[in-house]
Amino acid sequence: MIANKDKSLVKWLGETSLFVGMEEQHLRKLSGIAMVVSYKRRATIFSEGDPGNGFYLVKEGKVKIFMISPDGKEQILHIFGPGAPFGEVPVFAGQSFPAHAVALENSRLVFLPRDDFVALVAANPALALNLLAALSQRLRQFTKMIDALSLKEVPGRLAAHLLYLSEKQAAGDHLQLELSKTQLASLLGTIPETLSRMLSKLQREGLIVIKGASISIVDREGLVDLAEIGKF
Amino acid sequence: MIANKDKSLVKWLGETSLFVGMEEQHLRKLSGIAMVVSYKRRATIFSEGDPGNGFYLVKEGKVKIFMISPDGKEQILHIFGPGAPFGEVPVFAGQSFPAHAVALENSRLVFLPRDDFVALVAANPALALNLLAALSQRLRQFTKMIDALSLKEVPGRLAAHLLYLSEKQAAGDHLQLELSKTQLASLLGTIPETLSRMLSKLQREGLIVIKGASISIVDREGLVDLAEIGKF
DNA sequence: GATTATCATTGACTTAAGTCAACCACAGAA
DNA sequence: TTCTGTGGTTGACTTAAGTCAATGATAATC
Repeated sequence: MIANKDKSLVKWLGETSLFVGMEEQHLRKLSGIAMVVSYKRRATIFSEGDPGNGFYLVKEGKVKIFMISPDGKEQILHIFGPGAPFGEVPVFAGQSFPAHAVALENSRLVFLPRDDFVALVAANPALALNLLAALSQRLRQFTKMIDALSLKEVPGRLAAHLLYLSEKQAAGDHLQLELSKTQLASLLGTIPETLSRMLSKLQREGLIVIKGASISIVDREGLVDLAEIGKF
Repeated sequence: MIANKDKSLVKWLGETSLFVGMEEQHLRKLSGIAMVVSYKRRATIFSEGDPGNGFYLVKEGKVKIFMISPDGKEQILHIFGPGAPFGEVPVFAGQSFPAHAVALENSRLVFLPRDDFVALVAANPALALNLLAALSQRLRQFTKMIDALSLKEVPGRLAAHLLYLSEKQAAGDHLQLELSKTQLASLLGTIPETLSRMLSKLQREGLIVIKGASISIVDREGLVDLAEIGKF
């Protein structure tokens, strides 16, 4: 870990959704307690049960947050890219990290140590409200995930994910899967074999056309129905 | 809705985990914006998609937060009793409620309107930190729920729930299911038939003894194993 | 006290999705 | 180049858990 107090970090932090609109003076203080750390692809950032002495922001790269069962099946909770904060739960709720974090690509992260950060939050209502908004947003996302896992079948979850990617990428009816299919299966709460079969099925049913990691939506309405109803 | 500014409400709010330790002056302000509202058993408090103009605290009674699929299957997210806050997500993240809330018993709730409350949070760092802790705790709980739904089978989830009740009720190896079995099935992400079969199975395997809603733990170690491994 | 509902249990059956295994395509290393 | 590892696909099979239906047991209402 290398402390980094240069001006560019202050600027970058101020553009982050968590810290947007904060006063220069507070941003400099924040920058003063921040450490920039690097992780190679596949490196573990923290594991479930580790004590949480601070949290992270993705500066460059991509990070996955996941749980794993005793027999090795993985469930991805989040994929975080530049600007996203993660690992905040133990900062505010105490106790240890509830899940694992590894770098999916070579990544640079900003680490914010707990105690200094909490003091900053206490002194800065706008920051507190931004954090409350971020955690609430996360809760909303988890609610959707529980809904999907419990009440929708794999094709429904897949359809919802394709629509989500389509909206995010805003490239009409064309979209790119942003993860390997193995990782996507883990994000959707299934296994690669099942994902492969369901992608084929959506294509066979005339909803999409698949070219590797590129997908074209052919019948958007059909996908929306599938995502809402949750099954064929 | 009836505004209620009496002293007892101030006192009650001050004993709530969210507002514990707040200055009298702020508690009185809080009390000033609070409304006490009553809901009969089975009454809807809000529905998914409703705009969230504030949030609630359970004063008396019991509330369930749940989602429902188009064909009527229900997934319970939380059961909240006295002192617990709920419905905060739209207050901080904007948008509408992500799930439904109904009263499980005749209940009295404290409603806190959004705008006044946000102003109070902004002026009160200790309150902000309490809220951050509450939301983080909620995230931790959702993480466990996703883990259970995705990586554990029904017997494992049931075992974990029985151990949770046993710890909460602190009555040795004896515990009471606090919900009807239909509701418990919905909380565990399954259906009553399956829950019934799995309870029988745990009894047949010598892990528990069932007498209606009373359960005695016979083989605690076996239950712990089952809860951790997630399946037989 | 009789009559509806609601809840719980059990059996027979179906089905979504997981397991296991084989195979292919491709990329990076030796 | 050839090897080795990783990721993806497909087929045959198994299985956990859901569906449907019948029956009992309470509990709530008239």
